[in-house]
Amino acid sequence: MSSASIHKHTAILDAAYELFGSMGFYETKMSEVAEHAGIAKGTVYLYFKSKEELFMAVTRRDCEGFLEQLEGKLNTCSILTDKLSVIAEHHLSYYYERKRHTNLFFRAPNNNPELVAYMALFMEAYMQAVVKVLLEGGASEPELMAQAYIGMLDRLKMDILFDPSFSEEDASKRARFAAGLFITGALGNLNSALGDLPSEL
Amino acid sequence: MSSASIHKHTAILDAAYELFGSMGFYETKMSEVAEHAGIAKGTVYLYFKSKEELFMAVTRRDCEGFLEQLEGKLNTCSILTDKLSVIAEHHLSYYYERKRHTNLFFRAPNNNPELVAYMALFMEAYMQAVVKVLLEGGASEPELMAQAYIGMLDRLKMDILFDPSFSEEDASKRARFAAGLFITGALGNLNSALGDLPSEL
Amino acid sequence: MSSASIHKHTAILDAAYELFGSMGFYETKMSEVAEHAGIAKGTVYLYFKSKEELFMAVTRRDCEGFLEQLEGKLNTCSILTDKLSVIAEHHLSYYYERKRHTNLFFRAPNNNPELVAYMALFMEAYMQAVVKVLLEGGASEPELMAQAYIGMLDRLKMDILFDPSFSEEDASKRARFAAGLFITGALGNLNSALGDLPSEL
Amino acid sequence: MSSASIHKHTAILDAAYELFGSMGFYETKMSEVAEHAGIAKGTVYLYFKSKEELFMAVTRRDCEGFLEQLEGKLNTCSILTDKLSVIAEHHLSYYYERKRHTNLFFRAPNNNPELVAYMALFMEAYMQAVVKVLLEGGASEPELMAQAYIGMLDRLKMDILFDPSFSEEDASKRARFAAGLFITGALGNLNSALGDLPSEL
DNA sequence: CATGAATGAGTATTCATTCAT
DNA sequence: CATGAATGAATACTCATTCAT
Repeated sequence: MSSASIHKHTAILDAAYELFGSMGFYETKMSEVAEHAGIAKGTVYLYFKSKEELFMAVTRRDCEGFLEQLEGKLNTCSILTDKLSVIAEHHLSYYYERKRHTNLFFRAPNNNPELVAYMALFMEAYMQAVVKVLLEGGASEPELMAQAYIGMLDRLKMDILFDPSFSEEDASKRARFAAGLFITGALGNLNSALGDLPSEL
Repeated sequence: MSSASIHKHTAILDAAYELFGSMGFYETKMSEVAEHAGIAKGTVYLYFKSKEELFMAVTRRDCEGFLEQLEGKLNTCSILTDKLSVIAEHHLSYYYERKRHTNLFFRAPNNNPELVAYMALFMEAYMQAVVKVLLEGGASEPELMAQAYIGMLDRLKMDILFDPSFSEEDASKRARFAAGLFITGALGNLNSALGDLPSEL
Repeated sequence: MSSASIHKHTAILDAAYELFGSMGFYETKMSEVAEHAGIAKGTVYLYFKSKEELFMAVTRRDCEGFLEQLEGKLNTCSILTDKLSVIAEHHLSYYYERKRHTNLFFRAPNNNPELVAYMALFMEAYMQAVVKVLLEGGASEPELMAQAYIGMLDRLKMDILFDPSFSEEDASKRARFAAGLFITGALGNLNSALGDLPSEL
Repeated sequence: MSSASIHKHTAILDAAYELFGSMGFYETKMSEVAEHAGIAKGTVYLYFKSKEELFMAVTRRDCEGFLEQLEGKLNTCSILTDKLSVIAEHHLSYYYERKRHTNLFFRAPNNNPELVAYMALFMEAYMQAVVKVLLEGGASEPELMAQAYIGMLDRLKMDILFDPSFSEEDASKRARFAAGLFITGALGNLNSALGDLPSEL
C-alpha cells in the first residue's frame, strides 16, 4: 500500500470513527463518511468492502489503542496497588477523552457475529491484562476479580459520558475511589452492623 | 380499555419484547411484531403510535419489572449483608432469564432523547435502591459505592449473556462472589505485597 | 327516512362540504367527516357508500343550490340587461360566500367518470340558463356567447378567492363591469386604433 | 450537468408531464414515472428531490412554454385586433394540443403553498401580457378587461378538453368568435330590447 | 340503526453497493 | 486507483372500508 493509500485509509477510519461514534452505526451514511474523508463514495469501497467491515475496522483500531495504551502505562510502575490505580485512571480517562463518541459501543450494528466475536476477544484481552496484575498479587479467582474491577470502572464512567459538567479531575478522583474500594472493600466504610458479617462471605 | 383490548395490548408488548430483545430495534420490523402478536399490521398502530413509542413501552415495562422485583426481594430480609446478596442475586438471575433478549438494551434506537432520558431515570432509580441499603450500613459516598457495586454485577453478568453453557447455579455463585468481594475487598485475597498499600487509598 | 335520519344525512353533508371545500378530496379523512358530524365512522357508510359518493353528493347539493338561486333571482326581473347583471352578481357573490371552500372544485378526486359527467351536466345546465336569457334578446350563437360570459365571470371571480382583502362591494362592482363589457364590448373602451377593425371580425 | 444528465432530466420531465397530466398528482406513482422515463426509481430522486418538486418543475416548464410561445406569436403582428386574435388562437390551440393533459392543472397537489404561489405568478404574467396589448389600444381598466378576456377563452376551451370530436378547426373558429365578441360586445348581436340599456353600463 | 375495533392494500423515499468511465 | 451516476430492495405508516356487537 502506497503512502497515499495509507493516508486515505487512515482518513476514512478517522471520518468513520467520528461519525459512527457520534451517530451510531445505523444513522451514519457511507456517503457522509466519504465526504468527511474528502473522497468519493466509491473510493471507500476500495478500502473497506462494506459498511460493517468499516465499522469493525474502526472498532478494532479503537480497542487496540485502548489495550496498547494500558500496557504502556502499566509498564511504568511495578507496585500492585499502583498498577490497579493505573488501570482505573486509564479506563476513566480513556472514556473521558471519547465522551463524544460513545455510540461506537452503544449503537453497533445488530446481528453481526463477527463484531460480537471481536468484542468478546477484546473483553477477554482486557480482562487478561488485569488478571496478570492480580496474579502478581497472588489472587485466587483472578478472572472473576478482574471482571468485577472492570465492571466497577465501567459503571463509574457512565456519568462521564452523560454528565457534560464532568471534569477530568472528577474522572481522576473516581479512579482513585474505585481502586481503593476494590482493594479494601466496603467494610471499612460501613458501620458495625457489619459485625454480623457471616464468615462464609 | 376493554379486556380484549388489554389482552391485545399485552400481546403486542410481548411480541415486541421478544423481537426487539433478540434482534434489536433496527432489525425488527413492525410487520413481524404484528405477525407475532397474531394481529394485523394496522392494529399495532391503534395501540402504539410509532415503532419508537412501542420500543419505549417495552423498555419501560421491563425496567419497571426489574425494580419491582428487586423491591419485593429486599423486603424479605433485613440484614445488610443479606440485602447486598439479594441485589447481586437479583441482578444476575434477572439477566439469566433474559439472556435471549439482551438487545433490548444494546441495540436501542439512536437519537431518541425520550429513551435516553428514561434510561437515565431507570439507572438513577436502581442506584437509589442500592444507596438506600448502603445508607442503612452508614456508608459514606453511598452513590459512588452503589454505582461501583452495580457495575461489578453488570460486568459479571456478561458471561451469562454470551456463554451458552452458563448455568443458573453459576449465576448464583457469581452473585455470592460479588457480594463478598464488594464487602471485604480484594485485600484478603491478595498476598502481602499489599502491605505496601499507601494509606491515602 | 326518519327525521333523525334526515338530520344526520344533512349533518354529514355539511361536515363533508366544510372539509372537502377547505382541504380538498385527498386531504380529507372520512374519520374527520364523521367527527365533524358528531357521529361514528361506520355511520357515515350507512348514508353514503363511499368517500367518492359522498363527494358527489356534496358537489351535487352545492351545484343545485347555485342553479336554484340563480333561477329565483332571474325571476325577479324581466329586462334582458337586468338579467345579465343578475347572472354576473350571482356568480360573483356565490363564490364570495364560498371563498373558504374553493377546493370543492379545485381539488376533486381524479379519475372519477361519474363526477366528470356530473360537472359537465352542471355546466350545461348553467349555460342553458344563460342561453335562455340570451335567446330572449334574439342572440345568434347563444351557446358560445353564454360560455364566453360565464368564462368572463369565472375568471373575474379568481381574485375573490385568492385575495383576502376583497370585499363584497368589490365583487358587486366587478359584476357590473362584466355585464357592461359583455354587452358593449371593448370597442368603446379602446381608442381609434380600432378604426382599423377588419370587417370580418 | 452532462449531456446524458440533461437528457435524463428531460426524460423524467416528459414522463411526469404525461402522467401528471393524464392521471393527476395523486394518482400518479413515482415508480410509474421512473418506468416511463426508462430509469430506476431511485434515479428520479437524483434529479428531483420529491414528488412535489417534480410536479412543480413540470408545471413550471409548461407555463413558461405557454408564455414564451405567446410572446413569440405576438411579435409577429402589430395591429391591436390581430394581437387579440393571436391571444385567442394561442389559448385555444395550446389547450387543444394538451387535451390529454388537463389534469396538470385540475388535479394538482393540495396544500402546496409553493405551487399556489407559482400559479398566481403565472396568471399574473399571462394577464400582464394581455394588459400590454390592451394598453396599446388605450384601454381603461385594462387588468379587469384582460381577466375577462382570458376568462372567456378559458371557458371556451372547455369543450375542447371534454368533447373528443372537437377539431383544431373548431378551436380556431372559437378563437375568432371570442376576439370578435370581446371587441364589439354582444350588443350588435342582440335585438332592440337592448335599446333599454341603462347608460351607466 | 349505530358503533368503533380491526383490517391490509398501497407508496414515497433512503442508501449501501456497483461499475462504466 | 478514483469517481459518482445509477440502481432497486426494503419498510413504516395511513386510512377507506367492514362487520361483529
